[in-house]
Amino acid sequence: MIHNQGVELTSPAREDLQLGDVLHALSDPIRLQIALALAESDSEVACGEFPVAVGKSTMSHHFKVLRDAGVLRSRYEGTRRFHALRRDDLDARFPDLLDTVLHAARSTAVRSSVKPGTMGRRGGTQ
Amino acid sequence: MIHNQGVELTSPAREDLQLGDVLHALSDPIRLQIALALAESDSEVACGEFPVAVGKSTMSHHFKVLRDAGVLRSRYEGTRRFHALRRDDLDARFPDLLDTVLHAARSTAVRSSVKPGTMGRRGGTQ
DNA sequence: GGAATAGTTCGGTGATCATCGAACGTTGGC
DNA sequence: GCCAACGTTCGATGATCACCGAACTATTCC
Repeated sequence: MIHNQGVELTSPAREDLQLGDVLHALSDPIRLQIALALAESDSEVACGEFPVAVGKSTMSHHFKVLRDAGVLRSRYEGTRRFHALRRDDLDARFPDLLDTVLHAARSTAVRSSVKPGTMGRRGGTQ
Repeated sequence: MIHNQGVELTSPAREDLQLGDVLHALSDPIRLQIALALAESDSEVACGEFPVAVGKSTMSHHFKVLRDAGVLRSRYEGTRRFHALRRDDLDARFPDLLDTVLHAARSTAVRSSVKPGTMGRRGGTQ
């Protein structure tokens, strides 16, 4: 009966955000789409609300990578987990970076045809 | 006695540049420094002119990654190889991305203490 | 209390990555 | 022609990565 309610998962402090980590986190098509969705919704989104063709554990992994890089912040609410972009911190440390990347992602078709089971890394089918 | 003189190495066409590939290419500290040095010099730079603590073959690999991602263009000149940022193409396809990333790289200390022999991936020692 | 729900953690797999040293290919100078 | 200089390619190594399914944890609902 431990209460995690409202607990914020640990993320690097604003001044510890590493450019390389952020770029790496956003270089994966699935994670880029997550960041995109988070930016679109302009509010918190739960894990399961991403219609992505990968397993739960893989999604959990991607959220962890994004959280560890400082791209997003996660929060428990009941049995669900809500995620939100760390806009403020990212903008403070890397001005315009997030907007620029998201804009580039929006304007260029992100062909990510990720086939489950047979890897879906950078490049993929095309 | 094949003449490579002036031959441009193949790189993806402007419209084929992939955001994920570019972000991945720039997420490595060494490659980020290369891009930075290229931007600083504002002209072409030869391979051997980067005071980086990795072997020749590793440098060759990093240049290949950057070239394959479309970040830079390489050219033979005698026994040397000159590299230049593909500013025009990058700016056309991903407006402001390069400048934003480079600015972020400049303003945040890039602790990359790459120890030769014992890998120097993202994160590294600190 | 018990079942259903939402995610995490764990163990494992195959692919990719950064790195090295050695061998190789081009080019320029002697 | 020969050799030094510059960089690529090759083969190998150990780390990291994306992915899965199964087991586990916490919470809500009945």
